[in-house]
Amino acid sequence: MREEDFGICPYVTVQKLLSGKWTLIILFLLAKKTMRFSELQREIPRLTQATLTKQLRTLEKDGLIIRTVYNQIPPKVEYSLSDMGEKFKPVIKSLKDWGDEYIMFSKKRDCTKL
Amino acid sequence: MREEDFGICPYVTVQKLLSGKWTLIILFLLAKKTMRFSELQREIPRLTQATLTKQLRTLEKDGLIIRTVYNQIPPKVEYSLSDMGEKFKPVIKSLKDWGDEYIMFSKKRDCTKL
DNA sequence: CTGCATCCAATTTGATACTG
DNA sequence: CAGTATCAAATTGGATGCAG
Repeated sequence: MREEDFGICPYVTVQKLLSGKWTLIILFLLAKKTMRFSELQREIPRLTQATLTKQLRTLEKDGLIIRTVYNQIPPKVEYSLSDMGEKFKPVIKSLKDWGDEYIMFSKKRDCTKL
Repeated sequence: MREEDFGICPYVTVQKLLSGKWTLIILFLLAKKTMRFSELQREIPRLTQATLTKQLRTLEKDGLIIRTVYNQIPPKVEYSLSDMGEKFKPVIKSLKDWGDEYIMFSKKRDCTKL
């Protein structure tokens, strides 16, 4: 891998896109259905408002999700996957399958859990 | 998603395992072939020795790679994928495919590059 | 309901020098 | 060759308070 490859290396790109601590979970939830801000908050209780907002802005800027604002009182905002986000669905699936395998594998290794 | 799900959620698990800035590239390189420390360094010139060491230690601790030490002078250490690392190969493939699509997509969006 | 601004803490990475 | 140790820099996430 040469210096000039970094701008076009898919692994570097993916690493940057998915680097957020909650990125994967947010994409996974939105892959199931379009959700409002408050729904996402309820689904991920350990994530604060401020942080959720930041991560959603990043995902929007990166073109992975769509933010739809309904001009009404009280405000309503919906988040959904963009086209690129939709194309991410198979990746989510393979990540989940591997993650599940890893969890089983870890439990086998970690005898304190048996 | 409830509080107690976090310990067994595959997405949280995967996020933690892949959170290192160079993790994906290292796994990708080792998926192609077993490599020595210095080879990895050459392949990723922007990564310093100290950081490479840390990331390799983390990957080893997480059970994704195997570190083999040859007791000789000068020292020789080889890194290769573990069984779990081998199982990660299809994920690497799907991440790469999506990353490549994303790069093409971005170039279409970013008119300054045309 | 949604979310911004600010400040702070924690974590991660990088630079540099040194070693068996 | 393959590290370790130390310190600085950068990035990130979290807490809190305020607002349209």
